[in-house]
Amino acid sequence: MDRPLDLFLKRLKLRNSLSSAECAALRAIEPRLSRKKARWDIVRSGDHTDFACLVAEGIIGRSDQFADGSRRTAAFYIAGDMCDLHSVAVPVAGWNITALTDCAYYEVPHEELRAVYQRHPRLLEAFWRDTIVDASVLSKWVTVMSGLSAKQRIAHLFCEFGIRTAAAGLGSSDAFPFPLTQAQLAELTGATSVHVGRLLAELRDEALVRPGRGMIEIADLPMLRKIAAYDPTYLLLGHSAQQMLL
Amino acid sequence: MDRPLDLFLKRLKLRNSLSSAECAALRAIEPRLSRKKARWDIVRSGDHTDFACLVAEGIIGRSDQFADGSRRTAAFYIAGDMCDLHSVAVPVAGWNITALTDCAYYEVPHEELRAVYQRHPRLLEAFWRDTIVDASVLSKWVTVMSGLSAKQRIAHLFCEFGIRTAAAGLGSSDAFPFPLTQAQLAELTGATSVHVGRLLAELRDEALVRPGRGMIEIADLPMLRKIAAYDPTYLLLGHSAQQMLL
DNA sequence: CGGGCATTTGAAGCTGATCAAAATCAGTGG
DNA sequence: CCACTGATTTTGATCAGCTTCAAATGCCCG
Repeated sequence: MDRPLDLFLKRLKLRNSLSSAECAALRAIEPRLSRKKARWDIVRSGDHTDFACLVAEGIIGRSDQFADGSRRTAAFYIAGDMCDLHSVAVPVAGWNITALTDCAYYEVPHEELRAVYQRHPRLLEAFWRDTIVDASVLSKWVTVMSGLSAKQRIAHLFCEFGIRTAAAGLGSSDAFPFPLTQAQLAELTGATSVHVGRLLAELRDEALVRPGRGMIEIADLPMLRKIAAYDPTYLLLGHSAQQMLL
Repeated sequence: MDRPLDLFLKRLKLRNSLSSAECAALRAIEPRLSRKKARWDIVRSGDHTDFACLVAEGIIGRSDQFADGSRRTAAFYIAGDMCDLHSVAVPVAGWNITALTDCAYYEVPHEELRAVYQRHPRLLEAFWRDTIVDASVLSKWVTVMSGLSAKQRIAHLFCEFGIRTAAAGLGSSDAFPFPLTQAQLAELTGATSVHVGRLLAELRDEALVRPGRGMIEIADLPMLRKIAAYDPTYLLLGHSAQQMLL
């Protein structure tokens, strides 16, 4: 039977081998489901929370607001991602958790997660490892932002989005739902929405990408990877998982 | 008496309260000290390591190399930082660990760290929390790279460098050793060395910063923070620590 | 003193930002 | 089913920030 934490469990299993007792402990958690409209701030920088957000549907972002009011999104999270797992260990947010699209998420109480890993220490290691993956992705994006052109950054995002969607079992790495607007894509890639629009048109004209109706189809994935200088090592997927998804 | 892991312990104590048994267990570790010249790659992307690097002297960076050979540095680490702590949980590196200056570091065996946290589970939480701080800093830098001008990025780096140096007890937030060349500053801030040179000159002419002889003095810290839109929340320092350092 | 880095300066050219407006689309209610 | 509304995408023109290439100057160390 389907349980709320199944998708998260699936994500953990990509990088951890878990015993059936450990799985059962996680699956036993029964968190509250919450829904929010696009643009809603689920957690604001400075907030003190007592639950972590497990994305169930839609896309959630980790965003930062500067003094001048402009928003930049540092990371995105799709179904199965616990976008907030670190809040268990550091309950004061240093950023905003924002619904990028209409979305549904579970509010998983810190208390329950702590109880689970106190009984099963290997789950604490698994949580740590999950944070490490998050950090690795962020690290990659620092260098992507600082070293690649806007076109390459967009291409890089598409490559990553595809693989992560595929890993979550929600699409394949060359055709996946993509419900973000150009303005949000701009926030994620550090460009203006106008410029993103132009570059998307270029990618379309070059027959690399076929966007449409909340979907992206990658027409020429090898070429797209090449122009993005894409190397998926940073996702820290096991060798076997990587084989399947590329 | 001074022990190799004392500086790291000091860092952990900024955000964790540790029992004397926990401290003693960490202090008992006797790692090998290693020295490297500037530009040396200590760990290369793809390497499988069995130790973590604790910086003792100098500056170590986490860097990424693109297909075209250009290097970008995603993060820097100073004395007391375990730049590699995550390698305990994920021993395959997804990036390079590079000596930015001549440096000394301890090679702390994963085995010993694991033994320590298996006996003292709260240390595992402390390690997790350390990774979370790392991720938080990386997250901030994604938005800094994507949203701020080159001048603001340099200012941001100086602000962070000062606070972190002060927190490690190696200087104050407005005057600290800064042994990086303009080319390395460029790699860290996502600009060319030429442009960094010009912007440094601007900052000097505006009497915001006084650089010299491997040192930085911040002449007008409030103003520098203002132009960088600097908000130190992301360093996840406790309220008390923050008071002392700002 | 001389050689290798690092910094400074100059000029030209691109990338991407900004501002403004038109065209397209999605959803709503009449 | 159409007309209306607000959001999103597309197009155009101008301009600033930054890169690139090149060369000159300054600095440290052997």
